[in-house]
Amino acid sequence: MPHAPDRSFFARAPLVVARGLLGCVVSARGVTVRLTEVEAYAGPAGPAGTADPASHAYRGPTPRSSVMFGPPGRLYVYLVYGMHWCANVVCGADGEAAAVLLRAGEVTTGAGLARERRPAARSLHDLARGPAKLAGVLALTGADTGLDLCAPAAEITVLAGSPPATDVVRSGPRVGVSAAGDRPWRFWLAGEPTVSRYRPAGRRTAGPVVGG
DNA sequence: GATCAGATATACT
DNA sequence: GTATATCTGATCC
Repeated sequence: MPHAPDRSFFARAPLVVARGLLGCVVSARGVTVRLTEVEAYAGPAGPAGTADPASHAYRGPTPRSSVMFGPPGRLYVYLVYGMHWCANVVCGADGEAAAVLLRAGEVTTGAGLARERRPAARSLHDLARGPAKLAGVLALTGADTGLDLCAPAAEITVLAGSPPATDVVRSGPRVGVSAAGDRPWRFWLAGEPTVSRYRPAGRRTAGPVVGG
């Protein structure tokens, strides 16, 4: 049984942290989720050409992304498409600005509460099948950005679960990422019904009305 | 399954 | 001022 993720766990490279998070459980506000799908985002530093253009940290710190440039083990929750919250955990060295997006998981406890938070879910497996759904069942919002998961009495915690067998860990391109979409930095557990359906970055808007 | 509408913070010009 | 966004839910096959 591996020890629970602590500061040194999150201080490692995003790809390592991402793989290590599979099978871990996240508990927040009465709901516990076992992670089945995550994605890694690299920081802007590194050899030329290796920076991650898909990361919010790519162009350096901004008011939104500044927490990524701080110490690892903290939450970065941001609003996407004007309506959905997505939760990341800052990882890598202090200042490296890498992160891991929590994409999907299986609700293991607090399913009733999770259903209240996500009435649109059509099955138990759908409760946290997707990054905004996962953030939803855990009731995470931008107000939780900066929260330290490694604090002694953290309101939100990450603990090691039963580690997945290595042969069920899969990797592939990230979802909804147009830049560097070819990097196989998405990790998931094969056979888990809670893993979100892969959808390449594609049409984002309907565009303006043409003609008339 | 495939396609489309949705609502706003954020970052860039 | 304008374009974009680490997506979801509803609807139509």
